[in-house]
Amino acid sequence: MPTIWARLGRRSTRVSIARVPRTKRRNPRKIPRQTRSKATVEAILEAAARILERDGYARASVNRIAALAGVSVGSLYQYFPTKEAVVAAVATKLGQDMLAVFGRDLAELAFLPIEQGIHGIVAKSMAAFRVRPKLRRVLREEAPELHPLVDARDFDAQLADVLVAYFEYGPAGTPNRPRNTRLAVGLLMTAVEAIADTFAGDPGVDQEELVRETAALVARYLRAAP
Amino acid sequence: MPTIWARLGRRSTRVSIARVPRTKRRNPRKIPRQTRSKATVEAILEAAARILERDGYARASVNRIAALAGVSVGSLYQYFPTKEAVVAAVATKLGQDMLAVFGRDLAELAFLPIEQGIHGIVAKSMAAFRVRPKLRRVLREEAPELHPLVDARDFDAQLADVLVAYFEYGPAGTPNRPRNTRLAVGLLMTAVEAIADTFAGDPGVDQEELVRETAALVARYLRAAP
Amino acid sequence: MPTIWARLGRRSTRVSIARVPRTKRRNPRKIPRQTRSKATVEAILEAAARILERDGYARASVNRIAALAGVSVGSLYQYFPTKEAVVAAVATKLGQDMLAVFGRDLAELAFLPIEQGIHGIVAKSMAAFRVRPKLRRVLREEAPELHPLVDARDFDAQLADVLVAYFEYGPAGTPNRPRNTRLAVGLLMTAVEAIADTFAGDPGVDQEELVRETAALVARYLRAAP
Amino acid sequence: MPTIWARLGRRSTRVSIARVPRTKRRNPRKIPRQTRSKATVEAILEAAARILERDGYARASVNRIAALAGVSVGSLYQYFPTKEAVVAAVATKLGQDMLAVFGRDLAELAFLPIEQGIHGIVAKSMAAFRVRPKLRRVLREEAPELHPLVDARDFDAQLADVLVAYFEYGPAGTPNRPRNTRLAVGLLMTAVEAIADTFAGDPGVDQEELVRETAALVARYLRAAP
DNA sequence: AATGAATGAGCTTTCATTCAT
DNA sequence: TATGAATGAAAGCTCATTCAT
Repeated sequence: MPTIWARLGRRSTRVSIARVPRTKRRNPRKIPRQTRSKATVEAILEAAARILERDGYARASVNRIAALAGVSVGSLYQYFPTKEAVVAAVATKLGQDMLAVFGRDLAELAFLPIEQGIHGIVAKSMAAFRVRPKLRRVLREEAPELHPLVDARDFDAQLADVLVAYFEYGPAGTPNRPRNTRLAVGLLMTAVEAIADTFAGDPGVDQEELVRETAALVARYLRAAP
Repeated sequence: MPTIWARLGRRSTRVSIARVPRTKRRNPRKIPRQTRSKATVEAILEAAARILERDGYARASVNRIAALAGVSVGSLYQYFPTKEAVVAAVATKLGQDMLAVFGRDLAELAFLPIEQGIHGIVAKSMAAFRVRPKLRRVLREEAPELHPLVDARDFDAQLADVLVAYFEYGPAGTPNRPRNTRLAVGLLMTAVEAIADTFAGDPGVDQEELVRETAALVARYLRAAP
Repeated sequence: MPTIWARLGRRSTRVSIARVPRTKRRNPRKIPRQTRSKATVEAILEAAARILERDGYARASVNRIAALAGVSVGSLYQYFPTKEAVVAAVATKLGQDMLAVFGRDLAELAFLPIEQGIHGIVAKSMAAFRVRPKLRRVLREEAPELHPLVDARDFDAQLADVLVAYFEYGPAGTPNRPRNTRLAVGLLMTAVEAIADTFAGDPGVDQEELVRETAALVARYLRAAP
Repeated sequence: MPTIWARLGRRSTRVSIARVPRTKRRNPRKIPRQTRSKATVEAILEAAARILERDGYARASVNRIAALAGVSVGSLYQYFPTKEAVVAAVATKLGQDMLAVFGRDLAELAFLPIEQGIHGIVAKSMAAFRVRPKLRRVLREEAPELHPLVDARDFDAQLADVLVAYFEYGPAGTPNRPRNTRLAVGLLMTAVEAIADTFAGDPGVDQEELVRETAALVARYLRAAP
């Protein structure tokens, strides 16, 4: 499942294992503690994000990133050991930003009837996918192995939990539990992510209707689950 | 809908219309007639495909492609004016291969009841997406503009027609027509492509069950459409 | 004196000595005797001339020349051992063409009064320099050592003879002989060539006036020579 | 009048006006402030000049220039965006050097009688043309479009003004004004440049006599002008 | 700590020349 | 003889990375 959303979820289902760098170091050389350092790092990440959006991975040069960030290459290399590390950090930050959007008030959904809960989750997904979509596309393409991403609890697991809870302890009228929960959740997440990726933010599409129909796709599948 | 699947569809419709190149030539410099030439071209395409799969677009160098193909760079450039053109040819070939798989006995589905028809289309999609999935992923990301393909009628539209026919003239028990047909078809195609892209060929997934559940996703959405 | 005109003249003052090629052969591999061969060679030379005019020396490729001539590279290399040899042959031909224009009815000038003789020579020079000026410029730049040029009698010598004859045996009113004949002739030839090169064929310049004034430049210099 | 001399003239007039680059950048990427940078740039320019002299434009490769300068290609490209830009800088520097020679004590000539003034200008021209003649020849041929130089008033025009002043307000014995001043000045400048180009510095030619005769050519043409 | 000049391997592309057919 | 596919050195240019200042 090579999409960002899926990765956001999947990856950390188990404990986040420290990655042994294969060829190149991928972790920041130093963790910036001082304020100035922090500002520098943030400037670099923002510059890198913009250049990635504008030029794509291949044409995003470290020198240009440094220049746009207003620092020298040397400084950049004091915080990031390689270009790859910069991109990885950008990806991590994007993941966090998306999660922040997705997770805001997520808990409230847990107490809604299933239909509304589904609608809420789909709506939040769409919202998360409206965060820097160009950047996400570039990262997905070019840097597929760069995703240590999130340390947060696995999204798959979270969502699965929610669904399982619905299936098992939900009120009357809760849909039937799918036979193969894992597959069902996988299908739905993949589908919703792809739909969000393709249509979220598309000005030619009524966004309310998009959410409604996508939620319908999910709900109907679950309701009939046998 | 800029997905591979959709593109595949468009492609299939009719005669390829001659395109005037915009900036760079994207068509083979010379059409190889002789046996030796043909073999060279095929070797180049296969080598390019493998290197793209292995290294991704940005890291796939023309010299390495030529070397793996067992020819000199010069030869490569006798058949393809740019690196882009090589990749475009690889993409075209992949599209043809996928279409060949997808289109085999497709017509037979037209006379089946809708449920079985949906099942058949989903099954064929999965089969098509099992053709060089890594290559497809690389091409989708890096080379979305490499698909000048066709101006002919859309696969979307074609499929929509089929569905509409089903909705309106189908036998009793035919699902209701969705309100916004275009959006519905878009959602379904996107979802199915993503699911196929993610799970087709995954040894950890029961492929029969995958097809069954995906078809269910589609069918249930349509059945309850109104 | 690196200009074409001067070279046309100078070079062959003494017997035309067979040049020993330094690094590369520069003489045709075979002298074409048969009609078809002759036609092929001519086609190649004309194609080369056009491509040189259009693209300059550096961008004039042997393959393009052969293509425009309607022959294969292989054939081209049967008549010319190197690209340089082709260009040399083009230069030779251009020299001959210019000489043909220059030399037409040249003898008639010998019996005119000096003023009219000078005018005639200047006029003929201008005419010669209107032959493929773009080609001449390209050749002068790029191929300065390529000029075996003409086998004809030295133009310097010819002109010097004429002038000397005027000075020594001319009618009354003939200008005085310059002290340093060799330098004087050199100055005049250089000046006239440069003027012709710069202004001949320039639509912004009245060509009759150009000839008149240039002839005046020459005549006045000679008249006051002592 | 696209000769070097004329261009030199235009150049000299005034302040260099900032140009918007058309297709390719032709100005140094960064103005070197530090000593090391300056030395690098100078080394590159000198190396480029020598290689241009030795090999001509087409055969002068950027890598060879860098190697001879003792720097890496990368360094070269830090100061010059293209090969063209390097050559343009070489040309500019040559122009400055020639102007420095030409302009030294030029003003003093203004108060001399015309004959001596002409002699002085011719002498200075010859001197200027003795600066790197081979380099100049290469640049004239290959790089005529490398001279965006200045839009300021023309050297032609300046010289014409001087001559006109002489003709109209000069002392008794001043030569007559030519009918077509512009053409006359054009002829003379072209002639003098070509003569200087051909004979200046030639060890087989008495340089004093050369200047004397060239000045005579000019003076006699002007004196008899009407 | 910060700078940015310097490096050089590597990229895409061209083209004179050869030689099997 | 004629062909044109194949060759591969060499070109202009980029960019991740280092290190003297």
